[in-house]
Amino acid sequence: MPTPARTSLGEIVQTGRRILEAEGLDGLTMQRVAAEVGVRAPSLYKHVRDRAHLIHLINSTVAGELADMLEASLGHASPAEDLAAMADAYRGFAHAQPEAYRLMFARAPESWRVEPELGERAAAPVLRLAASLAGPEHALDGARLIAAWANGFVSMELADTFRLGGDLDAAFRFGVERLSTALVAGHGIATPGDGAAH
Amino acid sequence: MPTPARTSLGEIVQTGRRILEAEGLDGLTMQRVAAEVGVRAPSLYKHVRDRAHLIHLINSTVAGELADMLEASLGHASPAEDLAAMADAYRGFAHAQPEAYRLMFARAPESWRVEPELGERAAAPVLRLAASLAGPEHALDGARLIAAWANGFVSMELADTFRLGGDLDAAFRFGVERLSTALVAGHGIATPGDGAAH
DNA sequence: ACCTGAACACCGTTCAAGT
DNA sequence: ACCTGAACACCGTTCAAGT
Repeated sequence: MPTPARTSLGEIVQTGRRILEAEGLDGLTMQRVAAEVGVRAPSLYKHVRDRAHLIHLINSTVAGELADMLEASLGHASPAEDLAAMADAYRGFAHAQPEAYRLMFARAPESWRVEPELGERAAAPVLRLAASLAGPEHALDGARLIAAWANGFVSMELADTFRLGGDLDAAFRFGVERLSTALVAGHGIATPGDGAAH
Repeated sequence: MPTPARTSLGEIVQTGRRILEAEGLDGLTMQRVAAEVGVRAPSLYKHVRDRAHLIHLINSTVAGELADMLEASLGHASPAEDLAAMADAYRGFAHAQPEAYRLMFARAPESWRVEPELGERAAAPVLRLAASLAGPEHALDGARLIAAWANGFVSMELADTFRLGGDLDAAFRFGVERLSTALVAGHGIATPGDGAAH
């Protein structure tokens, strides 16, 4: 006799995300998720192919929210302000859910990965911003400079790799400001010794 | 009757490192290391406290080599050349042993961590370089800008997060050049709008 | 003094059997 | 049609017993 499902994919993903954030990736076991959802571990496989699939779904949820947030951070009076706003939004996002952020950029088996379109959606606002800062011909390189710095800074911060004291907020602002000038140099304003100026 | 040890800490760490690089962190099991070293898993615990300790020892070995390499990359005619050389050395190091590199900066239980002094030894050349580029008063912020960018770039590259095509080597050079100018701006050369210049 | 098999407490995953 | 216990193949780790 058919019995109604006692849980759902949505509940499983949401619960998985909460466990991930509270206990870290190692704490995200199928048994833990099952228990929290009121079911035994084997039942999860009715909704999810395997643990890798669950992780993939969590990653996709988080990446979607990140893309939304990056998009929303644009639209200020100047590109420099957009950069500052986007950087702050990015950092805040990572701080609000450090485990999920880490997971998104971690050593990732293919099966954990987010769909390429989702990655492109998150990349788009960064590309747009980089183009307005450094000119369209440097949009991709510029976006990679911004993304590498922001991701590296936040990752090292979360991993507690910055161990020499000092003010991390100030270091972050320093980065934003110098990147701003670095990207704008060569775009309109000619700088001594910058061969790429035009 | 006392029997001679059939393996050694050195052999265990070296073997562990080889397995890590070949099979990834998940492949680095105590059983695998034991088998490769010609012993059963429980015997490893004569030399190593637990798996976390083995990982810590591998991390320390790698971090030591990285520190050596960063130190050796300095000493060119100009700070800009030093930055380019150090960045290339860093990236080459990561490419030569991607799994070990990832592990060093990964979500790390306290017990995996490298000793603070080792981290400081690796940081020292970067600080020295940043001071010569941006002036001593911006050494720490500058070093963090460089380190965040380099680590972010290499991590994203290794994680295959740069998925929009283009030339990654060129993107890396772009980063080096723009960071160079960004750090030097405000140091000696006054730049319009840079209030920190003196 | 080192090494081992056996055991324990965990995993993820499969599957036949219940309802 | 969903859920379950039991089972399988793995882990890391401990420990008493071998040599």
